[in-house]
Amino acid sequence: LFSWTAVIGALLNSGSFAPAFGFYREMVMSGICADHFLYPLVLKSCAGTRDLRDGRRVHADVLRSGFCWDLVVMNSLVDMYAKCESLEEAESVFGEMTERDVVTWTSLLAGYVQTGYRLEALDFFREMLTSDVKLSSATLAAILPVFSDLGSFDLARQIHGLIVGTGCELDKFVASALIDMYASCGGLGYSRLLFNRVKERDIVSWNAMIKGYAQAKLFDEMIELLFQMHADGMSPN
RNA sequence: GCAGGUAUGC
Repeated sequence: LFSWTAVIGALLNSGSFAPAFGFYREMVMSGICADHFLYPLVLKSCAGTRDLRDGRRVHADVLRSGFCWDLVVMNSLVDMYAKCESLEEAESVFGEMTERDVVTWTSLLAGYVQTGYRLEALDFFREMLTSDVKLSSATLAAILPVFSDLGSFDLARQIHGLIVGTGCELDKFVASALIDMYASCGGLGYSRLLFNRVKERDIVSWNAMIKGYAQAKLFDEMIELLFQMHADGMSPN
């Protein structure tokens, strides 16, 4: 079982979701049962391939093998259903869970956002604020694209204020989402100020800033940034 | 950085 887990984990790390699931099938056919460490990996492979049928089969396997007590396994189920755009099933698992953490909430939140249910996402985010889960940088990075879509500078200022209070403002995931949000809400200057303050810039923060200048047709600034990116040892993708 | 497992940004 350790060997199967190692192989499936390695495949997932290289993004090979379908082959990873293939190994799980072989493992099951050879009569070995998964444990609570393997199920999250298998569910991640279903989420990666967006294969709802396989995901439901694994869900049944989880129930049969009695690993519902494990929070990580349950979180992986919520994430799998959310990524497969079966939000009803994701909600149903979420609703039946007796224990939830910030990952549980963020998985479902991200599901609403990625499926385009913005209002549900905002409602759910408000619910999160009144619950006693502590928001993580992943939670914030997940909800911010909704504010990019809304395009309201006032709302952008408000959510930014909330984020400053969490201390996650300069997290690279949150920061690049904020840069994109301001660029989409008519606050490109705020994007740049934030960009300048981010220490660990990665390819995504650069792209967010470059995209902002491109959309505003500020091509001189954009080109300058491309050169600066090169000088910092990053190459455009 | 990793220490067999889950969520997040252009």
